[in-house]
Amino acid sequence: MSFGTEFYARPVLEVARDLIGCVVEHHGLAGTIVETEAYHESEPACHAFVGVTPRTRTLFGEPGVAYVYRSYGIHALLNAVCEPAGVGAAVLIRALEPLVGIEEMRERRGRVRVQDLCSGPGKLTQALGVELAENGTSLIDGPVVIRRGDGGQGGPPVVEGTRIGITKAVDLRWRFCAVGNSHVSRPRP
DNA sequence: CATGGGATTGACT
DNA sequence: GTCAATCCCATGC
Repeated sequence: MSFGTEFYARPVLEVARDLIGCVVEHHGLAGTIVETEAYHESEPACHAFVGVTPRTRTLFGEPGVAYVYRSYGIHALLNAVCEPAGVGAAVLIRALEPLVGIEEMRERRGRVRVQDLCSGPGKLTQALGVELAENGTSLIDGPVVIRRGDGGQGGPPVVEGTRIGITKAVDLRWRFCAVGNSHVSRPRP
């Protein structure tokens, strides 16, 4: 069962931490979230910092929606829109531990180790086949769905660190990783 | 309308 | 360690 909008309509840091251990599904493929980052309109690394534009419209919209955008002209990056509508905030899904459909992921990603299939935000969208056209779609009804993990209450132990690949607000420790998981992207915290 | 900069990755030195 | 690929879109004239 997927989460309701109330799960996403909370402070983005809480959602980012709680998403570790949850499962992303897309077209029958699935993986467990092992790494996330939080972004909020109050800090300049967030796309929403500049206010509402055609690009950031999704970020300011309903929580529980996918924000998918193109990075460096090449990769699609998957985010979960958070906080109440009107607040620009989202959780970037940075890495998954593959669960279902590993062979199909390998067909898209090439002959790499399982640890490298989804160990980065651009890698996991390629492995799952998530595209730009899915920007603005529901994470509750699909095609991309996030649901509770099978690991029981509370999820796995989480370690926090600084966000990766940004040039502004670099000191905020808004990156969350599953402790000791080999599917987390480099550098490991 | 022209320009410049990325929430990255993989190949190469 | 360095570096190019590649394109959307925010910004400024």
